[in-house]
Amino acid sequence: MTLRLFNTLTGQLDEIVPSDGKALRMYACGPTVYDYGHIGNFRTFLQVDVLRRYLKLTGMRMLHVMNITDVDDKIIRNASAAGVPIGDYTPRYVDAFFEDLDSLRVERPEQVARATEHIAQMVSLIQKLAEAGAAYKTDDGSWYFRLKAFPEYGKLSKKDLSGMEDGARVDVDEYEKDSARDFALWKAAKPGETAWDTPIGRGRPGWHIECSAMAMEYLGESFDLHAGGEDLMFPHHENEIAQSETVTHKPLARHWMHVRFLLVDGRKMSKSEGNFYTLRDLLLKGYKASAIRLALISVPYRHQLNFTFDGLTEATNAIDRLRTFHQRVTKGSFPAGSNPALQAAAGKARTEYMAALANDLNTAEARAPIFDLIRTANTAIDQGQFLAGDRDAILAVLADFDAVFDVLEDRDDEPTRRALAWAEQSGRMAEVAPELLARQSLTDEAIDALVAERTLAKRQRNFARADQIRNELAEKGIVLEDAKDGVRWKRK
RNA sequence: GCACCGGUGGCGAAGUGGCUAACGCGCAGGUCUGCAAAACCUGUAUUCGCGGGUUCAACCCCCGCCCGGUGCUCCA
Repeated sequence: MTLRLFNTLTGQLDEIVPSDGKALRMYACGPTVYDYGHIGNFRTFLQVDVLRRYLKLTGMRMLHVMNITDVDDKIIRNASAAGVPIGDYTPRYVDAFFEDLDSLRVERPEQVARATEHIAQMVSLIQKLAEAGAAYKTDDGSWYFRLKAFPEYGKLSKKDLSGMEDGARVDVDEYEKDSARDFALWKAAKPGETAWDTPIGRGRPGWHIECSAMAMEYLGESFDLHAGGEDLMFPHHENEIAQSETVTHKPLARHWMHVRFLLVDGRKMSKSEGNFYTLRDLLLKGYKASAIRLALISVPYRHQLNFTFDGLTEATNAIDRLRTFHQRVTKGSFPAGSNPALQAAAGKARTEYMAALANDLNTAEARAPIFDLIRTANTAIDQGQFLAGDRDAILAVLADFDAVFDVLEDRDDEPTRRALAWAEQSGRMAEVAPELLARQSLTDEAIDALVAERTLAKRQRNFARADQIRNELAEKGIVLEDAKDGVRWKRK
């Protein structure tokens, strides 16, 4: 089913199809690596992940490029505060970023592009802009984009800047921009700052130019889809369009997708508000990576998501239900045959699921038929009407669900252990929730041993001892389930 | 100030001009169980911020108001 996705440029739902008939060429703005990523960053990356996973599920191939901004003012500021060159400062955060993406099971783009490795392409683009009369150099050696050279400026964010002329501009000061709204393409080197010697002078790139240069390098002058957080719409994406289209006279991207910001406890997340969380903060509080993933993708990307700890608990419990059912179907043994009612229910669930996602990636709506199917199938199992031939039909629907949501398999231990190791190594153990330490204090083997002891005690009808073991485990966040075919346990 | 988005049950959150207002979580009762857990069943909004209007019919369309959020500057 063809995805209909809201296009910021046209203001309507447009179909997503590869213009070359082969792979969807997509550019998504990546991180600026000056610190650890926060959950707001990851909501955007997760929603882009939902997009690409859904498209792949429909059989589309992807050519997805993501930039890494590894030179900018904040990086220079932080690196200089740390007393190291930026080349020594950023790798740690690049690594951390990819580690966090792994924790959240965000797929890697086909191509990752670092700003510092594409200086030549940026310089070349600035030269072309200069030839076109759209770029000019100021006396300090910086280059600016002349906004007047691009009359369509504002078409993405629907801003009409025509009324915002600078008024009486006194004679052009050679040290200043022609117009207040002109933006930097290239910043002249200041003493001690990282800089490149190039044909247009010694300096470093402005922020916007990297995306134009790298997008065109890997995707061509015009490509299918450009995505990013809503804040990037203006001025970043608007500037990208201006820089690129002034040179190519072609639309940079046909389709623009913007992910809305999240709120935390109903307010904008900010360090000064005290509601600022990195992924690592949450893992150290004991929340599972899968729950964070589900919480951040369950509200459709165009809606404001209010992030709360209650919401994470909700997601944790929802995942529990999904996984319990998945295990039940996978491991259970059922009578031969197949149940037409269940087959039909599976088919209906899959159709509704795919249709919901095709409708502007409505993840909230897409969950509903999956949970409906779970209830139907659970009822059938309880009544002995779930037959062996139904297993594959149900599992196939779950597989499609998981192709996008990716929370069914319990892979939560690794991110948590990684976060703990990081906390230890960076002296943050004080931030670790005691419950988490308790939960991680027992190895799988130790738990299995206790469970075996309890099973024996139960067989001997020594329920006091059996309950004692169960309570001990419960205190450490281990929950037991006595099923017909044995005991299951899980870390809460 | 200008612009945009949203206000649906205890919480989160879909949704449509007319069918019982999805789904998840939570809570209460029941079935099952040594007791639990899991699972299932039943109940949890006669009602969709407030006031008008259009319509045979509005939560969904229009107008006004109130509240919350966001953008207009670096920001995912």
